[in-house]
Amino acid sequence: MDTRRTRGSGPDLAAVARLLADGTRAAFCLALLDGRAWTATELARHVGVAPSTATEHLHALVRGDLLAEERQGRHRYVRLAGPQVAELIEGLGALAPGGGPAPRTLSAAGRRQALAHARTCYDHLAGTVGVAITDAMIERRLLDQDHGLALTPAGADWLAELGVTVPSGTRRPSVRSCLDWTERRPHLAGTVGAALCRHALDTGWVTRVGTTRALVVTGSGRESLQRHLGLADETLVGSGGAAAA
Amino acid sequence: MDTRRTRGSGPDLAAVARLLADGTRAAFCLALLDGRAWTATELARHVGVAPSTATEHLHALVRGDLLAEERQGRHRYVRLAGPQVAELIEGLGALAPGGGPAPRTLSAAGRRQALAHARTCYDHLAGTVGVAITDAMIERRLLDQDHGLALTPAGADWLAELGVTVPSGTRRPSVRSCLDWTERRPHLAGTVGAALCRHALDTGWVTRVGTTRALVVTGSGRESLQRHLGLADETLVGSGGAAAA
DNA sequence: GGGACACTTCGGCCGCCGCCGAAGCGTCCG
DNA sequence: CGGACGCTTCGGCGGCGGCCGAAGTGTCCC
Repeated sequence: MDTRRTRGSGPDLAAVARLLADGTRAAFCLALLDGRAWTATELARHVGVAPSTATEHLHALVRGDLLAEERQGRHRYVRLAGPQVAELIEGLGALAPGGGPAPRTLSAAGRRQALAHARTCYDHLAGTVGVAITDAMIERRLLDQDHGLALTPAGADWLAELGVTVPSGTRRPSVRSCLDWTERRPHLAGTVGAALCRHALDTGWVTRVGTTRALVVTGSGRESLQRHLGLADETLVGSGGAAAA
Repeated sequence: MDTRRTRGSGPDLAAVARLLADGTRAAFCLALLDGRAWTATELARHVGVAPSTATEHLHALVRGDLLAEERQGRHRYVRLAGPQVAELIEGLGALAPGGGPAPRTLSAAGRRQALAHARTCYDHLAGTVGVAITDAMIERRLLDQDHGLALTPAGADWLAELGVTVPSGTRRPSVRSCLDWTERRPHLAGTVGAALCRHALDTGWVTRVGTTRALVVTGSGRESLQRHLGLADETLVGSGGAAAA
């Protein structure tokens, strides 16, 4: 744990990594991957630590620019500081062990199943459904993956027809592949993935389950995804009941 | 430091992050970002710890799949386990504080200057020269950045003319933007960046400085980069002498 | 075979950091 | 205005983990 001596040149990797090196802080970040703002107590209860402990951790994460905070009355809302942070966390998750099976408790298993089916991953869609959408887009030549993922001209047209507008001129990649830690397969991220997710929520293709990151595909969503991408109903319907909040 | 209780679902972010959360291990990884294999003692001397300490750290990093090792005789060579790891480290570096100025010692300043001018960043080119190449490619419409970076058809032709072959069909993005921690600006990474870097080394456009990641542009390199990309001589010649190994 | 050298294992020391509970603000609401 | 509630600060405890040096193992080379 040596930060005293600054080791020559270069950025202080360890400082950032140390923020994520704690189970509690990592759990906070994982929860915040849903892209929304949580209050301090919500997070504390979510991971099972005392409020005082949560406060300290959140302080550290905010100081380290991983989280942004916003104070409203007696609440303190925190969210991920930006897409860069979300990508970092996903990148870490992709290399991490234990993304695989083996949940401990029954309720954890249910939660896991709901998440595995469909969820938001920061600002885009993930889980079985997210991967299925990505696969279908590739199959229909809306996306191209000769090396790396890219939007084809047909894909751009398709998005326009849906009425999905993708912000342009940003630094952020339009199409990025994000490794799914339940499916262990890549799904669509980047500005296109974000725009598509927003569209899906706005038009009611999917809705959130309680306060979690989990999503369910609505009736109209099933119909639309069937029509636009030819997705089968089986993949769109979660195999279990919705789980505890 | 709580790994006992597995916090619900999801990958164990903290396990990976903890590997990079130590100054010594982080320094190892930063050094290995040159994409080459180092021996254990080289690394130990590089960051100033006892060999026994280095051994333990390397063990942890290998066990955690961040490094790959290869044993040759009485040497143990380690290198980054893959591009994913390199990207993770770069991503961490981009968010880290202190990537900016303020070197402590004189020799560190010289080393820093050499690195700032031109260096390898895992398997592609970085530093002033790397950024200049990227900028020139964008200006000449070989790369397009309406949102995110992409190779244009003209860019593909240009590479073919140079005799640069880019491996296809990999998962890795062909073009990726990598944030430069000296320039604080993006430069070309991904399979195209790697292929171009390999070409530059193979054809002698650039050569390594001693055993560091630093590079110098050779005479023929200057001539080629001038002809193919219109780069000015000033940007290609380092402003300081080559520094200590 | 013997000596140099790269690496490893082990034991012991020390400091950091995460945890909690108690107590202290500030905000909201009746 | 008082009580509930969200958040914060502080002190104290405990354990993890990084550091080193000394001693051991394997490899190379003379």
